[in-house]
Amino acid sequence: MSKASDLKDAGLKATGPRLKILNLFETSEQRHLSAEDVYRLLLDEQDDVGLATVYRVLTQFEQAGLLVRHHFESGKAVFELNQGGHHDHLVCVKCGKVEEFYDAEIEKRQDAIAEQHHFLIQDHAMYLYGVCAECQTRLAGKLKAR
Amino acid sequence: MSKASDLKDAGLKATGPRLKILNLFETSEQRHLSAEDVYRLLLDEQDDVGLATVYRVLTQFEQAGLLVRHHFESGKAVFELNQGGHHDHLVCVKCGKVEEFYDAEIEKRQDAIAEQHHFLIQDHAMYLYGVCAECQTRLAGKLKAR
DNA sequence: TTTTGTGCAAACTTTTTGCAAACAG
DNA sequence: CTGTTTGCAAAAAGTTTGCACAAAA
Repeated sequence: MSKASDLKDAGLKATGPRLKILNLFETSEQRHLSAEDVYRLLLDEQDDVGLATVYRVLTQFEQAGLLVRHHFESGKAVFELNQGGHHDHLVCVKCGKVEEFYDAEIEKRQDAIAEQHHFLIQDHAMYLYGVCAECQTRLAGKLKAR
Repeated sequence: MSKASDLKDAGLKATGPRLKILNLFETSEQRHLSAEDVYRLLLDEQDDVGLATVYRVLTQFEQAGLLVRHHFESGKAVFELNQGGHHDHLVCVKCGKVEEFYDAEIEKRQDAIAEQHHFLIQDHAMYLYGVCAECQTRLAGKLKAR
């Protein structure tokens, strides 16, 4: 029942939709899910939850600190489980794959810069957009084919 | 006529709307403008350009490399003039103010990380979200006032 | 029972698209 | 003149909200 108490700690009742959504993030292959992704995955496993509820729950979870919201370049928000350890993201602009990394030196420099600018930092959000190894080879193949 | 030739170099005809929009970015106080911002600013100076045209032109300019598109956390895209020199952004989550910075050490680490992950990097996009100095004092005042 | 949460449909915001008229080269 | 570009209105896409009903404590 750790999930139910996670929710109670956040001041949220342990309802069906909330438990299902939390469970999804804990068990899904992909760490990064959009509202639409969550909605579809739940439909697939016959757990019908309204799309509006998905949006509401995701926002509540973000406010409760259970999830972190990101705005990659796609125009839609994606969420991932907040497991404490901060990290940054490498995002493939071709296939959408996300790889995570952490670099202490970068974090240190970020803090120094925020201080210089008198910014009270809330989110060290770094996204490196590029083309992943797989897409590079795939695209190279396509070029040669012409 | 440098603007007109900038456009021609990009394979775009030098039309009224395009020249006005490019000019706006070159003369505006704020470096970072959303489509809506551009639309309103042009209306203010009696230069009527349809909103759809603003969107189309901004996208064309981005593809031509004249502008850079960012997705801050606001849900709307903002654009800035591409002046070659790469930099990162400190974004105030309270007032939306954007400050720019550049840190060679961070760039170096980013390149190293991209290489480790076999990513072909396209955009070193770093956004530090926080609260700017002004908003910190403003919010502190508000708290005391209660 | 009383508060809180859910589903649905409708509204809203940002961005895109189809098409006829206007414009640049 | 001929292909591009524009403006408008309509449509998409993502997200939020109002409200009656359902579920949790």
